[in-house]
Amino acid sequence: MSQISTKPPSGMRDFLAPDVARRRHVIGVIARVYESFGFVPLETPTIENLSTLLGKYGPEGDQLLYRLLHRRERLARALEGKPDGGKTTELDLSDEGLRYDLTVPLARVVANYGELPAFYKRYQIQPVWRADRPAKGRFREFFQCDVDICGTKSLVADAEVCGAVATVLRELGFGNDANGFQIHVNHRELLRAMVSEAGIDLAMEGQALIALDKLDKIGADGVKTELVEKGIAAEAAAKLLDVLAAARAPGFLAARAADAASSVDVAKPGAKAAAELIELLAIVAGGPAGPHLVFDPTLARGLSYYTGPIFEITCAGLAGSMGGGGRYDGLIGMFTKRQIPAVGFSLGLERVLLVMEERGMFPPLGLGPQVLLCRFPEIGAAQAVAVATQLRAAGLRVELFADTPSLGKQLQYAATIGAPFAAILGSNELAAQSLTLKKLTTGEQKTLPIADVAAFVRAG
RNA sequence: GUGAGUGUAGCUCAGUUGGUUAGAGCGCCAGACUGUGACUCUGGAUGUCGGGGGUUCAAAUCCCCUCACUCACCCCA
Repeated sequence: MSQISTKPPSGMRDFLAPDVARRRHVIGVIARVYESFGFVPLETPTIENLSTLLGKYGPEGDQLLYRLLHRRERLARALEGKPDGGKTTELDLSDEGLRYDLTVPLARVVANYGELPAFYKRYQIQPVWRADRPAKGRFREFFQCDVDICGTKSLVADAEVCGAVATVLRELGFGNDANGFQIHVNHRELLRAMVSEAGIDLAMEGQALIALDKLDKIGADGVKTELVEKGIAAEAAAKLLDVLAAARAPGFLAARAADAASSVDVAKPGAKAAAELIELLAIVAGGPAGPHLVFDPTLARGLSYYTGPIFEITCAGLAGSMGGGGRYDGLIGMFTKRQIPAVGFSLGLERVLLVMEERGMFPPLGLGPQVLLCRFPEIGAAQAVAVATQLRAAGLRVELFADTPSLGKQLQYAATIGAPFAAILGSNELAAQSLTLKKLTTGEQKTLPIADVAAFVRAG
């Protein structure tokens, strides 16, 4: 098309009024629930330095970062090439990028403000950007709704972030048991132990975990094939699947944890992790996340900064996850000498909205004017403005029709925009300081004093 | 990144083996009805048929390229 495209860029969206109403509704619940858990809000810039962002997410993550090109002289200099004749690289052209998630900016903030509380609990609801290919429920600009607790290794913190997101989903109507949604939980160290037990090189850990994650989708044979394709010996692949099968058996965590208790040496790697998961499950049992938490030894997460328990929310009918999180005790330490442990959970706003949309979970959301004020040509604009002002002062949402075409057109417009009432202002009404209120859905109408209009409209 | 599909009016979509001036429904505009919308009736406006190139007497239709979007995979929230 030679005309300028009027669509937003790929993977990005405009939000018209009904979209905004639904998004605000969900964000409102999330913020309220997060605050009820004692989290305080944080907002950070859209743009971060690349030095902050790079190397935190793993190689795939770095690839998906949006980078901002240098401007003007600096760009020109970079394009000219280096004095020593070396090749110009990405890093010469840019040193800033759009934030990729909210966790890394949080880590930067915690490192930057020493005066924050020792146990800093913040929530953050802001857009993030990833240069991904869009798909159903996946966008290049999307909102994350994060809660994180910094400054403690206590599993109570892990349990609290799970409790917060579980409460959000329960309040939104996703259900109060595991049929509504599940929080899968696993442990990075446990995964690592299983991989190493199978005799797989730790360098291949990431690849192995990605394959493992698909066990439910492609089956044991499928995973094995994929592992071998990735260069892992067939024996090791088979061993890994055996280890995993054992991990799915009831009592696995308890057996593992017992090793930790009975042995001075680390007889079985992962024993401590198993003990932690048992403890976490026990703590969570007392809270809102209790019915939803399930141990899932196949759960792996792509982000490289996780160190302990990891989480992911799934629900029936959704391909990806509604949210995820985990413990990252080393991330903040990448920004400061202080090692500050932390754990967090992130809800994907669009994923939540997608499921709510498909299931028709939205309550009626008030939107647009309650009253369209119509007037006849003989009524001056200033008089109409005065009446509209009175109605607004009484608390109504009022739109004043700007022109004075036939009353029929004005009423038609009121119906088109979905206003429940039209208020008609003519010379009779003006003389009596009254308005004729017409209910658009039924056609009933009644003339009443301006002072009584607000109560009449509210009564429906 | 891989595979498949779809691009025709504001929206949802027809459009035959290539063949006059590209259609329908909804919506929009005007009127019947200038202090009353919805129902009805009458009339009206729409468009670079995604873009570019090619084949042909003739292309929305066939071929090539390109762009955009959708779905699945990959990965993720």
